[in-house]
Amino acid sequence: MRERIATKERMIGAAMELFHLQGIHATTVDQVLEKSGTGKSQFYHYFKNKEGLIHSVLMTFYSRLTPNGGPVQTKIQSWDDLERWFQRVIDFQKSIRWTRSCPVGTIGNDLAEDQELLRQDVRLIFELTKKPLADFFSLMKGRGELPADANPDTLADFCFTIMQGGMLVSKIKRESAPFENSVAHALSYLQSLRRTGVKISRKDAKPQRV
Amino acid sequence: MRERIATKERMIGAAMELFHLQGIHATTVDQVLEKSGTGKSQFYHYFKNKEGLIHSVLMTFYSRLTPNGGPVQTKIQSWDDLERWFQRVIDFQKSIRWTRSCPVGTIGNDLAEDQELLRQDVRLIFELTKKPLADFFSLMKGRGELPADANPDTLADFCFTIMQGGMLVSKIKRESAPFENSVAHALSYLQSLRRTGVKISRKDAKPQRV
Amino acid sequence: MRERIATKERMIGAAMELFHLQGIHATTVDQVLEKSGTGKSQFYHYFKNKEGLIHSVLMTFYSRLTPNGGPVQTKIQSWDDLERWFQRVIDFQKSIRWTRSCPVGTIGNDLAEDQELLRQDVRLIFELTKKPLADFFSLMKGRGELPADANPDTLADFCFTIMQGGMLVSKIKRESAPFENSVAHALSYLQSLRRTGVKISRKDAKPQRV
Amino acid sequence: MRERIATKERMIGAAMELFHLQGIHATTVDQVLEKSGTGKSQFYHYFKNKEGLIHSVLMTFYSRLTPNGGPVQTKIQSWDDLERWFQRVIDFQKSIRWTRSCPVGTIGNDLAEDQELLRQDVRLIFELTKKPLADFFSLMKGRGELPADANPDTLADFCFTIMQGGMLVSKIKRESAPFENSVAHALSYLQSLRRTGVKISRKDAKPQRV
DNA sequence: AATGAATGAGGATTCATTCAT
DNA sequence: CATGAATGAATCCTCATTCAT
Repeated sequence: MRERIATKERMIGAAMELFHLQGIHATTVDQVLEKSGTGKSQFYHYFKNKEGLIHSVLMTFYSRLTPNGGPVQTKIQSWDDLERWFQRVIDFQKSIRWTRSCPVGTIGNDLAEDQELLRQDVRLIFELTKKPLADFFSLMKGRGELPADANPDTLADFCFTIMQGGMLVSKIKRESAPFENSVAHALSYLQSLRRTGVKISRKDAKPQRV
Repeated sequence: MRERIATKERMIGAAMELFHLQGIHATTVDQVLEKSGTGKSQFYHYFKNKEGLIHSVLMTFYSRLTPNGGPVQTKIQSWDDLERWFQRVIDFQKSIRWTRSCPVGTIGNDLAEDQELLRQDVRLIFELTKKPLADFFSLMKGRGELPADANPDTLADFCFTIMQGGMLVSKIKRESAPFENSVAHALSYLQSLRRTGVKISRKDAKPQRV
Repeated sequence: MRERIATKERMIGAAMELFHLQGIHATTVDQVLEKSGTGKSQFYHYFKNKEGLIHSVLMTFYSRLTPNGGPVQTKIQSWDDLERWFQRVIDFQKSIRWTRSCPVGTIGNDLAEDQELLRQDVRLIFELTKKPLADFFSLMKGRGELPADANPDTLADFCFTIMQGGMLVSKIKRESAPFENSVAHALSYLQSLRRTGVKISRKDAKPQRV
Repeated sequence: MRERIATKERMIGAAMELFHLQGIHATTVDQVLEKSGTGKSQFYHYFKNKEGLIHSVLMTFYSRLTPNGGPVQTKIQSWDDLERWFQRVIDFQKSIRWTRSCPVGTIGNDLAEDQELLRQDVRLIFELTKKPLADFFSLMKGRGELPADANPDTLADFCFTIMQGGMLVSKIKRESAPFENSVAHALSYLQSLRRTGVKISRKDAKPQRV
């Protein structure tokens, strides 16, 4: 029984890496099977089809981000934590020579128009990833370290966007600089909100939900 | 003669749209032919292979960004221009209901490890896209509207990253908010550099080339 | 299980015939599949690609020539055996109305400059085919039926060359005569080398038009 | 006018080389056009189709062998000439590192069952090639240097077969030895038939490994 | 559950040949 | 005669998925 589970996990793990590296279109079922050392039809025993595998991969990411989910979950509790949140990604990308972007964003970007269920999965993960950021900004706001009119959610969007864009650009450019420069400015901005107490009038910043 | 050229252009145009919408992997040569209304083997008359088509598509983007290249070229000469630069993209994405991300970034993201030539194409286009931004920040610095230690290049990286990340995230989420929020903060930051004259010490911001 | 193996063997058998008849270039994968009654992609389940099939075909020839390999293996132990070695080929070609040449030589002749692995396969088979000839001449030399300075290997080359040339020419001419005439002279020569002093009168060798 | 002819000749010349090197199947019309520097439809102006080109190529070989036809025609008038006839081919193959076999035999070997007209062309050329050999043996027989019952035609077949077989085998093996060994034995045999009583000692014939 | 053979649609590419100018 | 764009059938190969054991 334990081995069976391991089989499925092995396939998911292999797919995770391959999707991350190549995207879902360029990754074939056979590649996943070969990498995981499983036989051809084991696949269709555990997954309805390739989409099912993608779903499982996304669910694995999801569960890791969930409280008690796994080692990746994050809690940002200080400005240093925030910086580390960015730095960790930069360091990871550097370690793999900028060959990959965000594993989840990569999948999301590859989805076709009609794969709404999988897109929903990705959205969920994005939200979960954003949450520690929003929580942090809320916390800071509560503590008075951010102005009363600061919007934690839009600040989280800002950070998350920098992150996704930074990973994408550095993957394509195969260098850290654009990512690091962007993060530096982002942190500089966030710090400026903290230190200087610069008010963002709604007129200037108008970050808002549509 | 003119029609012949049109055939190739028609294929490139069709591919441009399809690549933008579906990515290069999900787009088949047949789809390009059908959309462009060309016969099967005309394709290989004009392009060496699918990669050749991608290259031609990228070169078309490139030439449009080049001075005298076409309608897309941009010159950012005021803070309002900068805001419009962002806004134009937001509006475009809104008009297509966030079904696509950056056409060039989409291609770049899909490239395999060994497609270094195409990646080089994408890099070139990225640089050309960044240039008006860097030029603008240089101009502002020259005018004293930005601090003397402001780095136009890293500021351009910052804007470009927001742009790429914003387009990616809004495509996946199928909504504008994250993109608009991020842009709002980015503009707020840039304005803050201008209005308040807040110095970014090298230590805090440390944007730098690797 | 047995049927599965049969599938691969069926494909190899079909390819063997088609290659022999048409050469490797004129034989398409589809023809092989149709003749063997196999589905389209079974082919790539069993063979890496068309070259893989050619390799398998050659290896099948190889194994048949190998001791315990199959029915084709030959042992030449007398001058009569030698004559039969030639005659068997002549009879075979006659039976198929000179529509084919040597199955292995045909493949070898079609190989492109860069197909060195396959050429190596063919060389191996050529060596294996030559071996019984060289062994025979060695044996005769040992028995004193050939002069002490006779070179068994070059004599084997001589026979093998006649064989290949004869098959080629008779295939092109669609008649036996040139082949038979050449073999008659070859045998005449070899007999003349015999030390028993048994002369082969011109009457015995009788090379003649059919 | 002169240029027009040159155009056709250029195509034939290019095809000749390519057919020799790759065979007719592996040679595409486009390759011929590229090598000859001619435009696409010039081809169909001068030749009915690819078969027409092959025919023209063969006719070119033919005319070269014809009296007054060109530089290749041969006249064998002495035993030394005969040896040179063989040696010239060996030297040629050596010069091209055994990458090709007989240009005409290569074409003939590639012909499909239904290309009887082309096969007839090849047969014609074979006959024309054999003729100097048969003529020579006739001459020798007339001079009394060959026995009265010697058959010049079958002796020519013997030489021609050795030639074709030798070229084929040396092309596949990428070495001269088998060809040279075979020719040495053939010459040894022919000399042994001489009535001058001049025996060729094994030393003279020296079939040997390279 | 496990194995891997079988299916068949589809995808990239080639190539002889025709057609319009 | 010359140019090269257009055609479409064929060819090699891939891949998600199903089936038999």
